[in-house]
Amino acid sequence: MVKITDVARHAGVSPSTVSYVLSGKRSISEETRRRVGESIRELGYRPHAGARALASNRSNVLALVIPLRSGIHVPVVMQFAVSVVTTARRHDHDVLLLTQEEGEEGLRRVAGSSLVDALIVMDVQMRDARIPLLRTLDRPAVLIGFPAESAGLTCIDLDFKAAGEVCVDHLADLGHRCVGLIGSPSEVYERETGFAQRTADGFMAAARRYGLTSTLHPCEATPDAARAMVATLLDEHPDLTGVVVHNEPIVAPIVDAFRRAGRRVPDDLSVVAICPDELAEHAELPLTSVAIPAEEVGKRAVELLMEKLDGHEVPEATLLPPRLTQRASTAPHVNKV
Amino acid sequence: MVKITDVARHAGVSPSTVSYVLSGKRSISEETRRRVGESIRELGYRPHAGARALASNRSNVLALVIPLRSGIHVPVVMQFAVSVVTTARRHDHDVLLLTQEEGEEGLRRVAGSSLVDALIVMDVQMRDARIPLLRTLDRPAVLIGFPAESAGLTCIDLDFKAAGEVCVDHLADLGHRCVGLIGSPSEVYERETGFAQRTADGFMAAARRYGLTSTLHPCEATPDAARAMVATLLDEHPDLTGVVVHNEPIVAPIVDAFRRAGRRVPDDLSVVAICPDELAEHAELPLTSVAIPAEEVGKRAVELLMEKLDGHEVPEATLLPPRLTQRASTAPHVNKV
DNA sequence: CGCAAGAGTCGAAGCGCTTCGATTCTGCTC
DNA sequence: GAGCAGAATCGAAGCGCTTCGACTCTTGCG
Repeated sequence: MVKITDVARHAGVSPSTVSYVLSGKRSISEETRRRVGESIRELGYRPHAGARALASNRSNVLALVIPLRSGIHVPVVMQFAVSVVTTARRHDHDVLLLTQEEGEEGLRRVAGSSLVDALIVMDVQMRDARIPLLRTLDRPAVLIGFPAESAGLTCIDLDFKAAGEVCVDHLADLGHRCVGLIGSPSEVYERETGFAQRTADGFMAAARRYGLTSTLHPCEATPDAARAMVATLLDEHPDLTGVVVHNEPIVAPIVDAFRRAGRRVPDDLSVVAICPDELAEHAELPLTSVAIPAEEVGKRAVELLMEKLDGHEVPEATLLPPRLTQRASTAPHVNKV
Repeated sequence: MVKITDVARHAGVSPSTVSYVLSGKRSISEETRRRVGESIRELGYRPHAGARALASNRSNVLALVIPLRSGIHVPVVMQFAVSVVTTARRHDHDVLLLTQEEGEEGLRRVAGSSLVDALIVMDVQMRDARIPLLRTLDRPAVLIGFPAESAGLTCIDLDFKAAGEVCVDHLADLGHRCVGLIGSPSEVYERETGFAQRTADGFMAAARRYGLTSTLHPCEATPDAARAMVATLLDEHPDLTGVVVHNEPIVAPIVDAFRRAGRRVPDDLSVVAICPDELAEHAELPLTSVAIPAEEVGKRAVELLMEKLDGHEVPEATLLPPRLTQRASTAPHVNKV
């Protein structure tokens, strides 16, 4: 193994000079920088990560905790993880993957052993057992999602409340007067995962503001449940003409079920989805949708963490504004004769 | 920060004794072990990962390289990654996440800097640029998938050739005489990702053995492409009664398209999918399928790596036998009058 | 012309752990 | 009772790096 002393000897300087060339923490003459750089390349030198971590008290590794549970959409998690890794690399950091399953002890372990410098925690719940722990850790963290008590923590997410509102804005603009939200499985609400509740809040508030008739239904993420939900909905609200779907896996089945029930989309019924853009774009009928900006969230989360690691202050809450893209699943409401 | 000397002082022993208690590499009296254990708990001691890595030349971290490209099914990758993390933890290791994108330089970096002890590389292609590199690294690796030249490497995967055969066995047993394989997008074949080709080989070989009429079609992973494919297939092979689908995202669209084309499944046409079990189980019509054992592959990959890290010999090739589960999408072929 | 400030470099200490003898003590064997 | 094996423990070296203080030269300035 090539070590820093080998490089130093080869370049005719001291080890500390090599270190300073690498870190840029002290000024080095152009000439020395060049010679050292050449030696590094020639010898194929790579600093030993452990030694570096020990001496500098920085591992240059971030922990990413991903959720495993039902009711969350896997491709979104993946997209997010990839974005985190990519952005972290751009800041010269690597990413250690932890699963939700490891729980609090996992966080304690990687932080306590100085394996990681900072943490990103996904799928935060309203009363998340990890929150008090994170407050005690000496390492910065960024949460994806907002717990009930977020003061003192750094959180980021799509502004789901605004997303719910934007959907209603759009439907109301188109003249719809009776709208429904088909949401996540009820277990997601029960464990109080904030985002589902917040979407619903925004949806209801906006509907009230416009004076619309509105209805709210959790739904399991299976085609069968989707079909049943559509039947119930049409039965209970015969004059329903606008639907918001916030449940990725069943977006397509829902649309399909409405059609089979004799509702043309968008002629008789408008549908807005809250889901990743690709899903909306590649559906059989391209869907008007509010995007889940997984990539943006991942990138911003890492950037926030880097700021904190640099000792800078960052905003406690970052809410990304929703972006609604109109496609072929929504149309103006025309009163039947 | 609590360090080993603190624990040693607290327990009234030397630091080396604490170390040996932790590693078990030398015998320690019951009494000492107990006292040290208590001090560790009381002080909340966690060994510093970097210091440990430096002194022991082991980081207890594995690298996992995940693919990003089109044509691979995200949930399978995720399932696999989770299985790797879970199994690694069981062996007291953590997992560093790398993306394909980082390429060879990424592997070189994490191995060269001793950030990781070993590597798991997913989505290996027939002539993969990373193979020669892996051979030169001083760290053990396990590949998911088989490159063209696998001698000297440790590879593991589902036995896709056998999977292709098993599907044909099943259809032939049911009396089908004309069968088709709907495969991955042609780009997957073009970049010579082994698994697609091997499934096709197994399929064709078995069909030949049974004397069946057979046909082979790559297909893009979009519903539109699926529909078009079905039309082509029925046009070119009017007497087709058995289909194998090896392309996760369009399993459902394919079945749907056959139905719309007037073929009842399984009455007129039997369909076997090669896909994760959940996908097959939760389809509208539960599908007869050969499972992609992502979890098993992940677990085995880590176990192989652990063996190698312990200096043990392991088999170069591990081919997991396919498991076909009959569900509702296949039925005996009945000759029409 | 003298001195302060800054650029450029070096040496040595130290980060927290593991590991390799060395040492002591017990219990056997011949 | 000498000699030896093994159990239990300690001390010290060293893993490869960063960083701090000290040192030497230049420069610029009053």
